[in-house]
Amino acid sequence: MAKASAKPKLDLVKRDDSNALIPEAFRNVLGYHLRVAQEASFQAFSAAADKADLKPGWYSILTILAEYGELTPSDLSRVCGRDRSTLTATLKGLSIRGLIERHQNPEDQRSYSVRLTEEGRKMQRRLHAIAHQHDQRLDEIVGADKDVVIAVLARIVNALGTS
Amino acid sequence: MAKASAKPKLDLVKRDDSNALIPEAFRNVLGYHLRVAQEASFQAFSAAADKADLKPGWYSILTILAEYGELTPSDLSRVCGRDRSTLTATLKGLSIRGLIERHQNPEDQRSYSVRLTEEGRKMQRRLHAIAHQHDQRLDEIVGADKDVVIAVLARIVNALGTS
DNA sequence: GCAAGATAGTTTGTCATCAAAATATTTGTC
DNA sequence: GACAAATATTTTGATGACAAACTATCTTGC
Repeated sequence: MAKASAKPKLDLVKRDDSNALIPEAFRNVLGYHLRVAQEASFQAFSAAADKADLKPGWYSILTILAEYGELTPSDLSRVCGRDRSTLTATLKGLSIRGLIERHQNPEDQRSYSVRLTEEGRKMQRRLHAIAHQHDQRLDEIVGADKDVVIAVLARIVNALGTS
Repeated sequence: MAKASAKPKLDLVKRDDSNALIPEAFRNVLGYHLRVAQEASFQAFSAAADKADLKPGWYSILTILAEYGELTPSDLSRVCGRDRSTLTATLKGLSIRGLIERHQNPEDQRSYSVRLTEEGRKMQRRLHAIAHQHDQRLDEIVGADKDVVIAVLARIVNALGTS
């Protein structure tokens, strides 16, 4: 039978019409757009990494280690802005796959530091190539507004206390 | 690259110095700032909701229902931009707590729709008050750039294909 | 009218995130 | 020197996200 009669059924408009689907209540809400944009961006990066059989979640850690050389999990957590407990599993994975080495701190039995292995450095470069491509795509989309947007985002982070 | 001495130890600068801790490699990367800002924003909202003993995850669903009246889980998923499977648990929780009602579709045994109960409407208003406060805080931080930023974020979502 | 395929919803498995509790070790106080 | 407090890491448990596989039902093609 015809379903047309009974149900309103929400004639959901396709996506090509910009913000066709955004609920009225959210249209002017920064937090909403922030969330949606960040998820779209992450998904795009994730898809690109997956296609190359790489773990998107490794990128930031490997890159920070490439820049800082050697860090404890705690310092790494502060630099990348994640809770320490979040890193445990990832570091274990990276270690198992030989991408990082752990070095016990001889002066403190509780603590160790991690650094990239040669393999890890290679992996970082491969992920960086993908990330760079992704960010160029974002740059194209954002165009001249990039600096303003970055400044605003940084302001948000600072004002809300990094948390 | 002399890491020779005992304590490299990263003298991590405190947060009050804007972007003191941002790794060089990310400083000009939009995706990074997007992620960090979104997480800070979500954390702030989450904390405010928690303080009032409310679930932050309920807000978007309740608000969409308040606006659209009655939706199937699939339509709800399209409107809020989450995968259908993501909604299952939340809808169950909302239903158990009496905030939404499920109505079987008499024309399609597979399908049902959900709508707010009076309790749900009250909860939506309570959460909305918190969300509104949060967004005003964001507005203050962002100031005159708000429209530009929202336009840019929407552009990102559209260009990256929502997904 | 029936088999094949599409669609609605749920389940399961993976991952990332946080916070709070648990462990182990170091530091500081008396 | 012993005991309390702080610190480094891991564990556990809750959320929320996705994708892929699964069940049930509806629609289509022939």
